[in-house]
Amino acid sequence: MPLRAADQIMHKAAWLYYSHGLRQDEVAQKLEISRASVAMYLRRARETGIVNITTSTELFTDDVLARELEDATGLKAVWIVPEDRQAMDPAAEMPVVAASVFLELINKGDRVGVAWGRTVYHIADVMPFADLRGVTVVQLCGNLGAPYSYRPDQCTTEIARRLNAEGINFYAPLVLSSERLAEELRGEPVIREQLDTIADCHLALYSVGGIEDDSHLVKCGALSAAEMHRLGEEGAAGVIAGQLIDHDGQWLNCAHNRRCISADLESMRAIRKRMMVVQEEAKFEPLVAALKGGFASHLIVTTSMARRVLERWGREGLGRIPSTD
Amino acid sequence: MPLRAADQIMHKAAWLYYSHGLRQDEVAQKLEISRASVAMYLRRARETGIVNITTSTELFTDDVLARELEDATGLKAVWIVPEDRQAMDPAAEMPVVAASVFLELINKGDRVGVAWGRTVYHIADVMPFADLRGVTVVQLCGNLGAPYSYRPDQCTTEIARRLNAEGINFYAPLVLSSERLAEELRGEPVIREQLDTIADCHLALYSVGGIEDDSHLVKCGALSAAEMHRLGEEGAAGVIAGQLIDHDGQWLNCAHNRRCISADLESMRAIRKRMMVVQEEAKFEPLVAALKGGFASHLIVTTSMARRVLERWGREGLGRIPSTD
DNA sequence: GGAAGGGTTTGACTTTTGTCACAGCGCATG
DNA sequence: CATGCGCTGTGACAAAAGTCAAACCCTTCC
Repeated sequence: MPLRAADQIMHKAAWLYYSHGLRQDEVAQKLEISRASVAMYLRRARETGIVNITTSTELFTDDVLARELEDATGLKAVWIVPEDRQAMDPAAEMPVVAASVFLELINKGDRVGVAWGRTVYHIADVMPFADLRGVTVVQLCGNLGAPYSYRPDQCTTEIARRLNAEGINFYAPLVLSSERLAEELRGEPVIREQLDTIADCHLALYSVGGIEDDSHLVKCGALSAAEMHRLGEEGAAGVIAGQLIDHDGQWLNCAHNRRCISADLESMRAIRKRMMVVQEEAKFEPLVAALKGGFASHLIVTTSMARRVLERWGREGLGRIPSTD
Repeated sequence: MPLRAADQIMHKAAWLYYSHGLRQDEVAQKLEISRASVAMYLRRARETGIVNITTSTELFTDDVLARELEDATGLKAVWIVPEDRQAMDPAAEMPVVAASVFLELINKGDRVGVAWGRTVYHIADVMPFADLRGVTVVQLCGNLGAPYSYRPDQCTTEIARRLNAEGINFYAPLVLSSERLAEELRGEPVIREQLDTIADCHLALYSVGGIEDDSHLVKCGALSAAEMHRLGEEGAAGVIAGQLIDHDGQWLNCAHNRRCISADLESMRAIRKRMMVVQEEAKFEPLVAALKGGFASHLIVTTSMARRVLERWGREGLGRIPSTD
């Protein structure tokens, strides 16, 4: 579809300003509009992704700790978000770093999977605008109404919107009340199809969930605190795309998992770039489980978390994690 | 290699300013330096490619003429540089468009070939700075000392420098005085090797040369005006990477070509994205020859040139050009 | 040891940009 | 055909960014 007249002017203004380096008043003169309008168009061009400003994330990979962690675990790349007071607050910094890394890892025409959770939503929230037509953003797990606004489909949609990419949502609930129904629904062509395309993703963005009483699954009502507690005793260590994994990162054969409609964990592992972002210190054990399970190839963590993982790897003599490459 | 202290500060400043949207004085305060220093670091960050600002080239593809030309010729994409007085001077605009398109077409890890000529040099001259480590820029043709400063190796080097990419130069002259010597030199392992990698390029950037008396090859002294004139009578229609092609875009079996050390034309055609940029109106016939020869998959031309090509294609009932895809 | 030379850093000043309240204009709607 | 609504455009002012000469390091070299 051809450009609308106003979009045409916006493109021209952006082009003259950013590519030719004219001043706003020169642009205004050339386009015969006021300088204020030029400023307005330029803002809009930035917010539409017509103009793209990206910053290298090298600052966060440039760290001996990152190198050590990569060497010890076999992760492809590690970004370390520092916690000293010279830096930004890590809670605010982590999503920004993650969003930048995400953009760095996307290639033209890629299919990317986006999972769910507070972390992912925060990343969506600071995702820069870009013009990535040709990219497809797919939702990795079923939907779950949340009391606050972090529904899986919202994460996908928001990211797709900002990237100007196509968003493909998953129109099924995350958990059903019976295994039979879940099984049947999984077999439905429209759902089946989407589940099947997940392994074709070039990049996945997710976090790992904890299994405490205040974990996301509990808060959203998918599981009661008591159930979660019991699952912990049965060996659950963390949550990946709504499903419980054990301490070795394997799918846990439990009622909840069997009733769950979400990316099958084998498909997730098959994705070449698995970008895992972990914010809270409390997610240490879940993270270790996820790493053992091979759910990450690219990792973004705080300094202290990186230290703890490195220490654990050394202490337990854990080797390099399985890689799909 | 870890970052130098000053680079670290530059990265931090760029990060806070561009990724977090702090003001320069806030950045200055955070980093405990003066605002003037922040401004200085930011400029440097832009000039180093740590910060990347790109503008969509959609403005130039959004044109019915571009669509028609793509459909008629089978070119993958066409960018049209307008000539109305509302726009910039096409002579200044074309290289800027070309540079942007070039950046748009490069992917991480690509090997890109760069040919030679005034046009290419102008493109290098306005190429934005970027941080494309992992990209390799290779020179597509042998060297030729020019009275002015457009030597093939300089084009390659300058582009590589701006992109922070690796530049691979070609240490051989473009034309030798005897066929025997050219043949022997082509057989030298170091040259052979470079010639062999050309077909592995993912992207090539070039223009097509004319065969008039004031053509580049003549001006640089590779051929005399008289020789060029004679070659024209023998069927030469244009110049690709220093070599003459006939009206169908085929390699011309002439003494000059046999004495030439440059990318073999089959290799050039094997490159998936062949980006051709043509500025001068006088290059119409050479362009048609180059198109027939399949030397372009992506084309950047002025409005009037696009019209002429389209008209010719229609008049002669020429089909879609051969494509390597 | 001291001078020269490279790069940083800064304060003070100028230029450029962002913003906002309000004016205009087209278009659908009652 | 008036009314109102959403969008685009503007002038004037405030805020932010760019610039430059001069000061200030270090390091090197005589």
